[in-house]
Amino acid sequence: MKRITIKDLAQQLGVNPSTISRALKDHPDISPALREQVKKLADTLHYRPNYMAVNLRRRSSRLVGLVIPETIMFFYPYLIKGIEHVLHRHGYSLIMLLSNDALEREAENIQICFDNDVAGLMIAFSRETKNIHHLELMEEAGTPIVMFDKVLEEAPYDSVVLDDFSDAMMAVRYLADTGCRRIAGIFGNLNMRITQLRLNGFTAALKQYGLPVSPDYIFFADDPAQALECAQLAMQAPQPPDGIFAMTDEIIVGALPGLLDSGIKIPDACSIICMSDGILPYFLRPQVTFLRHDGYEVGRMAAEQLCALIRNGEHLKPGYPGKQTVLQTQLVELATTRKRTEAAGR
Amino acid sequence: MKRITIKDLAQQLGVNPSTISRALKDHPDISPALREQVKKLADTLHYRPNYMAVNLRRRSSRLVGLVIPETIMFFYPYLIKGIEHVLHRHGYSLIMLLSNDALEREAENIQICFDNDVAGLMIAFSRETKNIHHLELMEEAGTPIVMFDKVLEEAPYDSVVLDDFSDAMMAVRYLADTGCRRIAGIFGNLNMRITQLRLNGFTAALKQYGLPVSPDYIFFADDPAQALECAQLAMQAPQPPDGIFAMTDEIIVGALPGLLDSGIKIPDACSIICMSDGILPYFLRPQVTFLRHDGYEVGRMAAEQLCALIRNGEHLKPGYPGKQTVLQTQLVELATTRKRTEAAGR
DNA sequence: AAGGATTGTGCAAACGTTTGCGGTTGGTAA
DNA sequence: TTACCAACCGCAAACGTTTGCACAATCCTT
Repeated sequence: MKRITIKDLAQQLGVNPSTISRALKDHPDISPALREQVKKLADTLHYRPNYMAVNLRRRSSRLVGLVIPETIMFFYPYLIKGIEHVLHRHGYSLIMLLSNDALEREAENIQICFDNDVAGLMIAFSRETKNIHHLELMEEAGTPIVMFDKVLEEAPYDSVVLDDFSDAMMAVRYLADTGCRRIAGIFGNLNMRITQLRLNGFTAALKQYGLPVSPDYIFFADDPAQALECAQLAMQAPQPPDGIFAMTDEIIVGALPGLLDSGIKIPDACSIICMSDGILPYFLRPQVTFLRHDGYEVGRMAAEQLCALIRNGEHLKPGYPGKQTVLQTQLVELATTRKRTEAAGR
Repeated sequence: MKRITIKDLAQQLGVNPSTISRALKDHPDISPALREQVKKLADTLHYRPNYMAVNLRRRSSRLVGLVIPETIMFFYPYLIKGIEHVLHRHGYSLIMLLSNDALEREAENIQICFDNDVAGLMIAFSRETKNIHHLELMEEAGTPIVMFDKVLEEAPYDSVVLDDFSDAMMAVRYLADTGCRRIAGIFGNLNMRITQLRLNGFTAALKQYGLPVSPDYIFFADDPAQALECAQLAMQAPQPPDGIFAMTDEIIVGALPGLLDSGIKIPDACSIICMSDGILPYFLRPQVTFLRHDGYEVGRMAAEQLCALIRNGEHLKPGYPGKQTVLQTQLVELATTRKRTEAAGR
């Protein structure tokens, strides 16, 4: 069945295609009577504008490019959902490209976005990405860009990130307020930016509370298995910690069995808090309190900002610095996590 | 900076745009010499074809629509990854639409795919979807469709699904082979198709092994909390089961703590097996053996089939019945899951 | 009643590609 | 020489929309 076009409508009503076009978008030049007539016919014939033709004229589509390194970490599925939700409300659709943490693939994906005349680009950079040369074509095209999660500080784009430094501080504060005095931290690979930020927040908070900052209480683990060892090691110390901060889902997954194996009573002998990208803590036993990094919220905000840029074109001003948004983390306190010995701190 | 077009190339070389177009796609009418010249110039000027113009002519884009109910269940992130991987290899990009398990939204999304002239459609139906009326426009457009995961049996499209019936059987067989004789099953809501299929597989296997099929050993739970109760209930029976089959991630998450609370030794006193959509079992303690539903594989296969259809147009033949693909499940046996009392069955 | 402003519509070009057809070369065979 | 054929390339229309401009008809001025 032939798709019905503006020309068809024009022919049926005996008017010019341009008139149909204008009528459909409530152009004041067209008389209200004709306008109604056109719309009614368009409706009954199920007319749908041909996006390709529109895009060709407009040099811009109703698509938004999303370039991320992964889909499978807990964070991203929520992120996608948040983005899709907002975009759909604004009449945009999402084209999803995966970079697999490879710069080359990322550049390729950006090229694809360019080729599809996306109205905007959302990107979380790959591990290999150190600069924004491969974004040049987007800039030249005047396409607004927003970064999130994995961002490049120096890039002059809008960004939505989480505050790893203060989040780690918040975690320590929670433990301290619960009465913990010897707080250990298990961190990921120190090469990662988030590790450094969280570590800094961790030690800063300890200092603020006048608690000891000892290398004996700071561990690094690249995976759950190593985290398990760290936990055991920590508990074998002459003065085992009475509070533990686990930096990520991966860490807590490994550390928790390690603690259980050590026969430590949780949370009576040792409080635990971790940072999580999703729902994993809900599934752990014993349950632990955690700071939830809400991917949905990040996606929502980032998409909202992108839509704003598309609308107002602020990013086109020369020297536009990009607007940073830092998201607050939410503390989720599950039933069995708080130490019985009541808060002594503060 | 102005985007460079075929016309620009034509002007620079003093030839007609049509010649450029042909040269670029190795049309035999164009002399090899000119062909090379054109390509070199295109390269140095970074010429990129305008997709919108191409699509307008071709009435088809290099986009594939993906319509799914959710992103956050374990299954989908892997699925997306698998799809994206294959599609990228074939030169297609993914446009992602979420239906949130709502029929209306699903129809809307299909409309969007239509409007974007997608080359193909991949869909997992919403819970509300009972028929395929809203896919009519796709059919009329001759767009190939493949369903996966949540499919409609009667729809004449290609499909990729998992075999819930035999998977459940496989699970029971595993338990029986491990020496279990009183096998209980905890299932989800009986209204769901997969519940019925898995339940049928479960009982069929029990019969096959000559094991008792008793309502006392069959439980239904809508969420983890109910699963926990079921587990406790099962273990309080005069003859508690020595093997338990948990139908889903949700079930096992609830059931496992319930079993631990009952003081049952796992796996010595009771073996456990579950079906999982992802990586959750890796995070559970004690670890359980599970049948892994590999979303990546489903996505990969589905995308591969779609690409095949796009290429060969088989779906256009009147009466094309659709090609069903049933994926085998993979048994993942983690360290601590097998009952010590060695296999007696078979 | 004539002039000007206003309102409503049509014309045609343009966006960048693709493609059927026709036309121009040069060469070969009759 | 003429006729024909192959090899190369240009012309122009088409895909469906949008939009600046021209134009006709109607209205309100004075």
